[in-house]
Amino acid sequence: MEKFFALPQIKQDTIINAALSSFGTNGYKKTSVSDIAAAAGISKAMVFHYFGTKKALYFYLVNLCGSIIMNEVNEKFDSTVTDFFDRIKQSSEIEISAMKKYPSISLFLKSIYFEKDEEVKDDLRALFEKGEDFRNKIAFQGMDYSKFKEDIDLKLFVKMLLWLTDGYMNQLSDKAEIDYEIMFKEFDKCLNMLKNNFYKEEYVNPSYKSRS
Amino acid sequence: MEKFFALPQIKQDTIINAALSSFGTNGYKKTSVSDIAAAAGISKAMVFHYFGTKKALYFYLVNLCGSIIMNEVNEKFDSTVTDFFDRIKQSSEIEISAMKKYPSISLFLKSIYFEKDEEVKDDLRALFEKGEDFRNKIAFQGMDYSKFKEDIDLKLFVKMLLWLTDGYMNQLSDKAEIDYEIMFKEFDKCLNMLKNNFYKEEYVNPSYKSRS
DNA sequence: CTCAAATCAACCGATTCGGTTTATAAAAAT
DNA sequence: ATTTTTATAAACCGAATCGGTTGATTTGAG
Repeated sequence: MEKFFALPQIKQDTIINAALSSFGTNGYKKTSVSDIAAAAGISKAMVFHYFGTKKALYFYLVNLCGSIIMNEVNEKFDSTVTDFFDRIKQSSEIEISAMKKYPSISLFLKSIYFEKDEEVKDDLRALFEKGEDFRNKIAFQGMDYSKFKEDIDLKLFVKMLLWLTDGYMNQLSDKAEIDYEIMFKEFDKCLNMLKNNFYKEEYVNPSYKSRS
Repeated sequence: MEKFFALPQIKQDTIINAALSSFGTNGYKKTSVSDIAAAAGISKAMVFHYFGTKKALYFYLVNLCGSIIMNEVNEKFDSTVTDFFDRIKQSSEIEISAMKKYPSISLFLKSIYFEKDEEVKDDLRALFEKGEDFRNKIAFQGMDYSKFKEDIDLKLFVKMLLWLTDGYMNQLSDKAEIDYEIMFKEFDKCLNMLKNNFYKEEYVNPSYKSRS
């Protein structure tokens, strides 16, 4: 794989994006090396020249995405933030900045989570276990729920936010060309709207009440 | 296709579900007739025996789903309902009852909307145009937005609900075995929670304020 | 028992698969 | 200037799979 790393970064990224998107949409088995080569604008032979086998490419991507997310979390995640919505914003920011580099990273990560092909399933499971407690760090624990209005069903609210973020991230994945800043601002406004209507009045941003 | 219709309904449904799920997850080109046959527990030859060609099967499914949704809408849609949340509940009910019959129908409909294969793309586009004004009937028009609190950004709220329902429907599609009633009740509770916090106080269900 | 319909395993030629070899042309090294 | 190396893609490999067919077997009704 030294051959691949010797490429200029921009070409590496082109190939990585092509592969992430192909594997992400069609899974391991149904993605052919020709698909990836075509999407990257190179010949199939080059893919083998760079990565040796389809499987090697696949797991290179898996590990790459793993470390990208890990770095992003280490850099942006702040466990001292206990506000529910701020924590969600953090997670969203983490995902957005990962997608700025590799737009299909979410699609790909979701796909490996559901991957069922025998040739890669077991190795994937092994990697998942390794990252399990890592994920728990950014989950909804140690969080301050006391700011919510008394009558809110918190379990239901969390479930709703899971649906919401999933739908939001889905829309990010679908679009070919996205202005991430605009999308993120919209999501941010959405979280603020929820906060302003589900938090006790003493916790909502005072400037909100005088909004248009 | 008389051969297919001569089958007992339960076997027809098994095959339809297998095909909807296969096409829905892998698209037209990447879905092989063997995939569908295996998922349906029959031999590949039978699929050809019943449908003649892969393409014929595909468009049988497209039209079937179209008429299922159309029937469901004609039966359940009530344009006199102007309450925003009640209208959403209606749409959700329509989709749920379609999924009760064919669990992968949402997945499939979504997939044909993004289908890009040359062999089927054009015929699909032609069908989409036909159903365009039909879809507008259940869209968010002629609806009563006056019950919302004055300070709510309605455009943003609608966008949020789009994300929410997308995420919700996604979860429905993922699961293998689902209790639709439970899922729907949860979504319904979620909508009520939103209503109670985004509608002016005089419009929220009085019983809500004394909830646990 | 008969006969036709239902069903599937085996098969067809064509295509595509993962992967290799070869041809070519530019770049680097001599 | 000439050799050598490197980057690249086209052409190719055997194996697998594709959409689709066929022949043989099973099944079920008369």
